[in-house]
This record gives sequence, structure tokens and C-alpha cells, in this order.
Amino acid sequence: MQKAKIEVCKTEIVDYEKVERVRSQIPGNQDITELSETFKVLSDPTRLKIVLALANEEMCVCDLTALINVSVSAISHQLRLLRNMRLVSYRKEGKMVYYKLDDDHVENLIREASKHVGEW
Amino acid sequence: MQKAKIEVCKTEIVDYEKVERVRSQIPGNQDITELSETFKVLSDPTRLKIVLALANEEMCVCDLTALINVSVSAISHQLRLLRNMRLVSYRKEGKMVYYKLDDDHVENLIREASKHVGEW
DNA sequence: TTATCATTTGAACAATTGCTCAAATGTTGG
DNA sequence: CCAACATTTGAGCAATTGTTCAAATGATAA
Repeated sequence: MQKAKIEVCKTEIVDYEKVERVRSQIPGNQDITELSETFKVLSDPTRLKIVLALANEEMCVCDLTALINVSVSAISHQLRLLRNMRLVSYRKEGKMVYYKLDDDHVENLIREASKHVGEW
Repeated sequence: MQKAKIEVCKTEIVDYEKVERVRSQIPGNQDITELSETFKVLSDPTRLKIVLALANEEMCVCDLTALINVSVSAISHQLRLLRNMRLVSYRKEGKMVYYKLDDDHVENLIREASKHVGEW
């Protein structure tokens, strides 16, 4: 087993072949970034609650606020983020705006994660 | 269709029954928190790279540093976090410490997320 | 029109996060 | 023991984040 020694900062690579082998098996930086951003959307409790709620039924901002324990403004800010990421779509009815989940993958993703947490 | 009006902050619930129906179908606050924390671990590119790398092979801190583009210290800090969350386990060999992924669920979770991103 | 209500927006703020640097551990070999 | 090296740790810092507050939209109804 060859153990090459190459300078990296102050430290050195121990097993050069292994590093290259692993490098070839993981996604590139661009994909890693997108992947991590997908996880980041669901990493905030408020956003996760919104997504879980809208996975069940479409709801107006007002009712979402009643369901989740933060201000109308906070909900609206998060909805904008979810809108920008194309995770939710909306429909206007008079003064009110009804949001719904517009992404199949996310539901499966959450289902998979809850297996990990072991609940549901 | 009954539309109850109940004060919430400055706003009011539009459809009380819907709110309660949805409330009963989403996880409780404790579970939501754990769920979001699971997503948070994978929401940082550096941590995600570490997890993806260790999903392939066990690696020492030094080689992880060579693979990922940050300092040894940064890697070590993140490894501690992953250790605390019991996502990785380690084995000491002389001066070196070899880490490996110690969680089956996470791999499936990442696989599911990459479907969403549409790569791999 | 004006008043009212649902929602959105921007600014400001505190809290959190991930990094670097420097120093501390802990292990090996001379 | 001492020197070298892999790793860990704590402090400090800049950047990001989620929230609230106040003000702005946009729609309805009187």
C-alpha cells in the first residue's frame, strides 16, 4: 500500500490514492452546494412547519400564522423564500393569498428524514 | 363551511377547523425540532462533503483536509459536531484518527435529496 | 372616495454559524 | 526526556440568519 506524502497547508496527505478515489466518487462542488441548499430550506423549524402544513392542505398566510407560533411578517418572509425556491405556489382570492406545496420530492425527503429521527 | 374568527396577534383565524385539522396531522414541536436538526447537519457544504466522503471509505483527518478545501482545524471542528450527533465513529491508530460514517439513514437521506436536485 | 383588512416589504437587531489563529493534547521515535 | 507530528480545543471575528417593527401594497366594501 503506497503512502504518498504531499504538503497540504502544514499537514500532508497520508494516502494519496484513497483521496483521489473518494474525490472521484463524491459530487462536484456545484452539486454539493445545491444539495446543501436543499437541506438548508428544511433546516429551520418555522420553514419546516410551513412545508409540512402545506403538504396537507393549501392555507392562507393568516391561518398559517395561527398554526405556527410566529408573527404574520415572519411567515410571509419565509413564504417568500419558499416561493423563490419554487417549493410553494400561491393563488390569490380577494385580500387573501393561499399557498400550497408545489414539490413532490420534498415530501419524500421529509419522510426519509423522519425515518432517521424515528417518529411519525 | 364554517369560518370562525379568532384573534391571533393582530390577525384572525379564517378557517379554525382547517387549522386544527392540519395541526393534528403534522408532528409536534419536539419532533419538528429534531427533524430540522437532522436537515441542518447536512445543510453546510463542508459537513456534507465530509459525510459523503466517509460514506465511501474511512479517512483520517489529514486526508479529509486534503480532499476538502478548508483548514485542518475547520475539519476537526465539524467532525466534533458529527461525532456529537453520532453520525460518525472513529478509531485511533497511533497519532492518527480514522473516521467513518456510522449511520445508514443519512445515506438514504442524501440519495433522496439528490433526486430533488436531479444529479448524480 | 375612505376605512379596513390581508399580505408584503425593508430596516434594524440579536443570535448563530463556520472559519482562522494560536495554543493545548496525546502519541511516536530518537 | 525531547522533538515532531496528528489532532483537538477555545477565543475571536465576519458573515449569515430569523425575527420584529413600522410602513407600504393591494383589495374589498361602505
